[in-house]
Amino acid sequence: MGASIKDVARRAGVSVTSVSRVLNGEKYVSQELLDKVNRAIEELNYTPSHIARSLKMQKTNTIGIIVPDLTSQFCSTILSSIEETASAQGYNLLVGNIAESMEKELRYLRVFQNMRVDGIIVMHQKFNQDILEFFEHASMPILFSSVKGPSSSYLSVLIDDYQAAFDATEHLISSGHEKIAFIGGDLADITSGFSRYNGYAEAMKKHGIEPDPRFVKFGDYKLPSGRRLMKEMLGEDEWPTVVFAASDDMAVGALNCALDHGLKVPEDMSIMGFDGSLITEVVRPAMTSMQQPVEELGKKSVEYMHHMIVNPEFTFDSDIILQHRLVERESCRPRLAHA
Amino acid sequence: MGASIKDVARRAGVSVTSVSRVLNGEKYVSQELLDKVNRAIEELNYTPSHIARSLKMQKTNTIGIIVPDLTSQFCSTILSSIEETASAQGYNLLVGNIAESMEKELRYLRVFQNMRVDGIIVMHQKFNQDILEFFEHASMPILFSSVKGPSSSYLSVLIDDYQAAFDATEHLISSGHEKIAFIGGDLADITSGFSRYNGYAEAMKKHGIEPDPRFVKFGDYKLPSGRRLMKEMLGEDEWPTVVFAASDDMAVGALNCALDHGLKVPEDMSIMGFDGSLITEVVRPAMTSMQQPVEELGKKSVEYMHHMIVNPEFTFDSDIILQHRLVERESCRPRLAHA
DNA sequence: GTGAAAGCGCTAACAG
DNA sequence: CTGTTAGCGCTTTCAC
Repeated sequence: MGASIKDVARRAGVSVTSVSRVLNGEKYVSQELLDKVNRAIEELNYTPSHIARSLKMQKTNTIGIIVPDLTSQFCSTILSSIEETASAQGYNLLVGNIAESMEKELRYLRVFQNMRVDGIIVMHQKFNQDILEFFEHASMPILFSSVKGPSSSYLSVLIDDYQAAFDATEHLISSGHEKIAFIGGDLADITSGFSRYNGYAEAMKKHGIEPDPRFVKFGDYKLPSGRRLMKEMLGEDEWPTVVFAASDDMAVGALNCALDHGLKVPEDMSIMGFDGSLITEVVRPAMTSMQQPVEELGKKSVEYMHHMIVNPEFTFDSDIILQHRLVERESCRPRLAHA
Repeated sequence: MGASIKDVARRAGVSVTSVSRVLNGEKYVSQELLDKVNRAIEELNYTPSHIARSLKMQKTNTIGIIVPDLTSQFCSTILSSIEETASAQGYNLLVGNIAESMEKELRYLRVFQNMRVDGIIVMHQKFNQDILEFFEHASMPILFSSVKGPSSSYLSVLIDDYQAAFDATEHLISSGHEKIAFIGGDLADITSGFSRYNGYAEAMKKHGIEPDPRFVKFGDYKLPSGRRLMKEMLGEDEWPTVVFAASDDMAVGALNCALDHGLKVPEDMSIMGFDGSLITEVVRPAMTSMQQPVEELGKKSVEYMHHMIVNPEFTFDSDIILQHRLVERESCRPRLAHA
């Protein structure tokens, strides 16, 4: 349909080589040739085919990205940040939203492979055998962003989730709380499920506090599960003084539930979230949260990915750990020692 | 680097044609040949090159999509819905987040053109001359989703924004409000700026109510602008009884501001949003909003896009208008006639 | 400075 | 049923 480099060459009365040369801004071309070619390009409304070029160069300038759930604010924010640096580095983004389905994840991985993307960024953390095998055999670099990869042979860019949850819990303890509830994710998720729970549990242990099993529950990171789990807790005859959730969405769900039950937050109960997504600033009371450096997460992910693409020999001996930061807002309040 | 179809052919001791045939699941292949080829594929860990195939077929099975702002919940939800149907139809998504920059939009459009995507879905509504020219000369179908395209030669899938805003305003009026404030978007945006404002204005006019200029303001659809504009209003010596915002984010910003000023919503003032994104269910009080059928918007957009791709002759004589729906929650309350 | 020609990995006549 | 071959649109030696 559209004009090809051949058409341009013919029209300009030069060889395709020359056209290619001006297309790629090479030096040794005469002004005259340059003008002729540019005129022909203009007249034919020609645009070079990235496809043909990719085939020849064995390079697509495209990064595939596996997103667990586009509707999650945390994911879309990080995606936005990834897009920003990727675009600045000249990469295009092929996105696969897998809606928590490993089948779909595998399908997208295969598509990315077929598409010969230059690299794959994975934001998902639950793998099955097929997926692991794919990673194993993949012919392009794979990097895990905001989650831990399945082994140390893959580079991960993320925070120390264990430490972050530990710090958060310890903060709560040091401000006088003891009855600290925990709403976690799936323990099969190393990063946001297991590590965060573990951080909570170890901090409790360190301070000699036995977590009350009635107040340790697990959801799916999404808002409704926070609401549901909070409701269960409020059904008990005793309540925690603070609820620490492993995602902001669950924390907000818990908050909504508490509010709808007529509780005052933080007067009657404190709530703390995890991730630091936008929603924490939007709800009232604004949500205290253990914040991930989303911008940096996206930026570093793409930078390292680029590095791995350009330099296939690149080896690393540790993950890239970014700093977490507790952002205190209104949903948490110290518990008075004598209360 | 990886094996090519030639390698497979050699290994299996057959011709490349035969390999191509089993790859594409054609009928007339003997069981024996099929087995040989499959074994070779397995052994070489071969995956077909989508690139080469695209070049040959002049079809990429890829749709490019221009997103105004990934961090907006409305956008990412619609993107998610688009992804879902696209993936079901066998299309992959190349996403360009343009962060409200027309320059970046143009860059992405050109990239999409070079990449020879099969079609482009645009969710942005502000165009300059270069962009319009691009649309004009583009060699692939272009469809506008949730916004109105620049002319009737492009297909748009969207709600009737004018009517929706009109209905919303009339609903407010019929429940006793007269001092109805309006927080709009940029009037240069036909769809969500101008049309919604116009719907508001016409409904007021129809009922003989003169909008108070102090209570008609324009922001950028984002939360902070709603907050800021609400603050300005609260600085006046008289207040509206209800604020109607042209986006949920601005409505929530207004809500936050009102709450932070000690107002009770909806007792002291009602607030209504537009879009019906998730956030409306999350804030307290939950936000009444004029809802767009997001799922359907995404689904229909891809379906029509597919149709246009498959059938280049496809013509249409009108846009695809989907139904809006007012979802009443707690942030709005009728105004008593005698108050 | 410029051009001819080979080839990236695949599909599709066409021939057998 | 199976194989030969000519491109798809580009880059890149290697000559001139």
